[in-house]
Amino acid sequence: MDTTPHSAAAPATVPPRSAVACAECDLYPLCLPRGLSREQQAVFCNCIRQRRRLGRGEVLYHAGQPARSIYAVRSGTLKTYMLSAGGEEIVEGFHLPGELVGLEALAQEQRDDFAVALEAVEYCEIRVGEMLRWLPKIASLQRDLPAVVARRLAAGRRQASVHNRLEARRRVAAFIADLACRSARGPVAGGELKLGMDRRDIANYLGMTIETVSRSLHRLQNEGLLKVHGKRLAIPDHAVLAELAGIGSA
Amino acid sequence: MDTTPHSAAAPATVPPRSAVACAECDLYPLCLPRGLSREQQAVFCNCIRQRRRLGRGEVLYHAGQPARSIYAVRSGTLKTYMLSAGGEEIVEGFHLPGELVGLEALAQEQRDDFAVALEAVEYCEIRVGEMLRWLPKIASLQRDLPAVVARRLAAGRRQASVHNRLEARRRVAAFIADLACRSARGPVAGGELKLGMDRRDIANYLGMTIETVSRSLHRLQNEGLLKVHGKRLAIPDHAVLAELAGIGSA
DNA sequence: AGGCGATTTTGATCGAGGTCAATTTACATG
DNA sequence: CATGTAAATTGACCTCGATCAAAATCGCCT
Repeated sequence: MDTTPHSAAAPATVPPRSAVACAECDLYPLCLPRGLSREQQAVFCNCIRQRRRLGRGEVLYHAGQPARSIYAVRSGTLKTYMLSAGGEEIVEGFHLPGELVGLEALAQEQRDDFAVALEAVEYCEIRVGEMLRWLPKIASLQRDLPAVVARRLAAGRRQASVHNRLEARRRVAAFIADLACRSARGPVAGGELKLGMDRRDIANYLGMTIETVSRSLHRLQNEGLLKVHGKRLAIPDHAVLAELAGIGSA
Repeated sequence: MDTTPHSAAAPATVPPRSAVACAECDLYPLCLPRGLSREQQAVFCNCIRQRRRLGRGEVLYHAGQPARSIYAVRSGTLKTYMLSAGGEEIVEGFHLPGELVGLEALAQEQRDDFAVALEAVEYCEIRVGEMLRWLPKIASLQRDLPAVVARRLAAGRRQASVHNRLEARRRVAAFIADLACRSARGPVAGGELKLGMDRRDIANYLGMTIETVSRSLHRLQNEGLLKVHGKRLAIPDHAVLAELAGIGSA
């Protein structure tokens, strides 16, 4: 049942199995800026707090709190959301292992959103202040930091353009396909996918109601594109699902 | 009628009136990194091509083209859009004086979207390659560059969360209010606003049809929130409009 | 195992907005 | 000034998804 890639017999200094290896993390260029001497690496690590943990439902940060860090998910799932004027949750996104959360800390003094763990989460924390202090010393970081943020920006655009103007069923399909791609480092063979979030979260993310989410999943199942058992999904053919969502080959 | 701040008696070397002063530009921290000696400024300007122009309908860049520059609008309006699988325009945004376009160049080799001028446009071009070469020399730029990108990221999030889950009329109201805030450096006294884009562009931006845009504008006019004369709008009370859009005081 | 609360599913109804179509307005051109 | 074309408005109709309500299922706790 262990789906972790190449995890056997890690040296003692390297953190144990589970979670995502640093090399596969979005944060890689930040955590381990290239061209760093061994001593530099050691010092740079001062601005990283590794292997912190959250239990299900625990908050990583909340609106109003000073925004001093960027976080990298190593295992588990985070949800970030804002509150609308009416107090409704507007889910910004779900954040899987290898992904970054809280990049706004680079631009804002205070958080304007919330981040909570949907399940047990392991993460690294990078304190922005410290990192910025190191910036003048590390040329690769100077280039990678803007690039990382810009990549999120581009991804966000694509995402947003899809979310609007897609009929509910396709929107759900796109969501599942996207999630499958991002989790477990690409679509898993069997197509097994365990959702960390409940229907309400999905609805608040996609901008529709839980009923419509449920019905959409049901329809996708009837069409043979999906097997739904609560939060446990199976994706027979990932390509077909992606194509329905318009992420296919044109 | 001259609303440009502190513009009197500029030295001969400074570009003339019209357009946005550098100090009000999003790009300010990039164009004129702080703590630069006069000579450094001169050299840094090598990566900036100033005061370029586009006529109405001309393209700044298009998908597939190498992404080597970031652009700052100085006057006029740019539209950026992607093409959906079906060949439909998906408008990402409208870009007014003082705003940046094409930040994705920091992360991607190629453009995946299009940028065209909706009217005569004056802009500056920053060649990313050159800028990155200067990065190690300019500490302030090292900090400002990620911050600028992150600010856009945060703004995009807020935007997206509003765009979904708002009824058509409010969505249009939000669009107009936003545009009014951004243009002419904040809501102008009389509330006069000249739209650079046509109804189709607005529809493709907001994810609805031109008919619904038209009807929404009409309704907003009936309710006294707007005066519509083609592309010429008048906003009697900007606060009321913003409140309807949910950007009000809670 | 049993039972309770929360989540999810399913059903019935209604309305906002999409679609199709016709009309009017704006604008460029001879 | 007339005219032709594209943009914008207006109207009629219909569909998809929201809403309200009820039933079923899951997960958790003792």
